Amino acid sequence: MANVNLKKLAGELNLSVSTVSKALMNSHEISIETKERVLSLAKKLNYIPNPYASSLRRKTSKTIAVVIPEVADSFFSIAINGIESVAQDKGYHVLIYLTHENFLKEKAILNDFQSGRVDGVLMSVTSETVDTNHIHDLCSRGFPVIFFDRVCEDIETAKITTDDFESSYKATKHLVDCGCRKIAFLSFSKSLSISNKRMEGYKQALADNKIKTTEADLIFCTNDDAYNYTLLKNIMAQKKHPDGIIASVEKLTTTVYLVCKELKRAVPRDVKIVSFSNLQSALILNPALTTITQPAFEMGKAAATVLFKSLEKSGFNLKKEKYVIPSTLVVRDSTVEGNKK
Amino acid sequence: MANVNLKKLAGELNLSVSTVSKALMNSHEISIETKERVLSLAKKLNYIPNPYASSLRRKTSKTIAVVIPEVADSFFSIAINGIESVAQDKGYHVLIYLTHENFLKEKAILNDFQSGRVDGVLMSVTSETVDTNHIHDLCSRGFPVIFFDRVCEDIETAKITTDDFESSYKATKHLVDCGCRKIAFLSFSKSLSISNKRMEGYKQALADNKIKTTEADLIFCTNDDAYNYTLLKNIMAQKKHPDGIIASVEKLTTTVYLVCKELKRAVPRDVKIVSFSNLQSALILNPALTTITQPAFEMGKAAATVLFKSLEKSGFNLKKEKYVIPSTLVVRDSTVEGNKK
DNA sequence: CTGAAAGCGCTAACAA
DNA sequence: TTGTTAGCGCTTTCAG
Repeated sequence: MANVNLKKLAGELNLSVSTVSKALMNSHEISIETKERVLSLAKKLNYIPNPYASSLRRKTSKTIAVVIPEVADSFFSIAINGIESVAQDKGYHVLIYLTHENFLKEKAILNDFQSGRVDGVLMSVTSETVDTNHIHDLCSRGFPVIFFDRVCEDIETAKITTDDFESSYKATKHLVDCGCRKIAFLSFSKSLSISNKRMEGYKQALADNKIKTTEADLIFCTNDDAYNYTLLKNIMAQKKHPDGIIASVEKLTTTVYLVCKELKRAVPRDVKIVSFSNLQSALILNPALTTITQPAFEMGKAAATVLFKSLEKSGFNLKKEKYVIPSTLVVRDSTVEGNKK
Repeated sequence: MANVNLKKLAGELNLSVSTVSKALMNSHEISIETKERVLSLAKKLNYIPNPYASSLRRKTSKTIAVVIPEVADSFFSIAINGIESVAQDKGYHVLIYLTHENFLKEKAILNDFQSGRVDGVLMSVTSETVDTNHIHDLCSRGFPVIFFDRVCEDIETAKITTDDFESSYKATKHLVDCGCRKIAFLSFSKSLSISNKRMEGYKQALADNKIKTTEADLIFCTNDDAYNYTLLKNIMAQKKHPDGIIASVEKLTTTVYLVCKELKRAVPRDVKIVSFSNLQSALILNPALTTITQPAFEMGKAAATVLFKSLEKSGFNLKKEKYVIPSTLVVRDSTVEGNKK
């Protein structure tokens, strides 16, 4: 592909390859005039360095990896924007890998990083990830791993999260304040730390308000929309159905709404709904959805920023880098009828 | 990073580097036993080849690039899933680049591809792209460029699109059939071929139904939501406001809904709305949104598939690869009151 | 069937 | 200030 290389430039200029190389790196060893000659010819011939030769030599790739479960979810989409914006700024390239919530895929992907393909990774683990050896391996080799959103508690490294416990507490409290006394919590995974924190926030809020929690109010959904639909329908069809629902995962919102519609459960009168969601369309839903909005862009940006810091300073200690960026409860019609905004 | 390399393996096995290399590539030149010895040691030591050394030598990178305007849009998110699924299958890596609708960024990104960093690119151009020299340059060097969704008409290469003209025609016809006589068309760009095709479909449908088009019914929005909001508000505030709206871009939907809400224009009674959108939440909007749903996943998959075909067969002619995957009009409440589903 | 050697394009000691 | 040289780790002739 690339036709013009250092050798060619050197030939045309009657200089050595190394001189040209140094000139292009703006080394102080090289005279101004030589630099100018080199630069101008390089521009004229549209010289573009071969990144692989350079990576091979330098042992760094100017490339980072983003490993996430899915991208068809507004959180990760927005997070990617945050990541990419700082990567582009720093002149880094971004490889993207989707695990589709598959642990083995995650493992294979991370394993490949031992090759030196990337200088670091930003990741959100799959919902299946309990064994964390594959991540531990990387970390122990000094390879920078930054978790964002879905972290592994047992691995000591940089973590960018949102205040999952607190925001879930706040959401639950909000439902209680709105008069709910039987609040269901929709979850997706029993192992994900993020799910558990949200669940804990929910439980704590109920406890603090002297509301009894039943195990039956914890509803575990799956990746299968049809299954979730039936599950929720059965629950909402009961006489004593929940009067409040917290969907701890964005994609469950649609199902909840559809079930309520089918069963003619009026929202917010019969049941009030809050969702962890970054959907821009939340406010034009029927009814407008009360959300806990995560700082997706900021989290992506923060994760990338931490990574680049550690890449720039060799002694940088990732273990101390913990950022908790708060989510926002945005109250809309799905919990408070005729709510402004 | 990578500590164990060919040399190390060769040393341990008392073989030459080249023999080990061939064994790992499963060359027929190597005896079965040697292959087994090599393979087993490689596995034992967790040998992972250095991709950059290999790329440098082979002049291919097993990496492709995806260049798109944005990712916080359901179309591109889903398309990425399609692309990634086939790339992972083929053992390729995916670099992602966002142009943010910025032509100069697009140009810089593509220019870098002359370095051999990637073996091919799947792209959707920015809305600013009129000068196409940067793309032409790549193509003329035999570098595989595949367009999807937002294509450049003047460049002869593989193109994966949806039936923009026809689906827009269908949508417009649908509005006419619902009784609309003054239909506004919301567009985003005057230069994008995809926008123009959609606009042509709209115009043709109106013409075929003997409805006069006014230039005033073509509404050009921008990236600035606040601007779009005021623009639409002014239009919808008029006595003779449109009784039908086609949003040719997903992100305009929210604005349209909000304006109608604020002005108390009842949907679909006062005004009917259709949107080009892949939002999963369309059916729980207020009211449920009639959409033209693009085959985002399929388009991404098709684009990647074509690229890999051309990468696998050297004589493959990209110019002949044109795929048009149809979109679907899904009628919901925003055009037909009390519509099922 | 195996090995020696050259070289992909670049960087970085070290010399001059 | 510039040039010489030796690799980075891998693939690929070409010899043995």
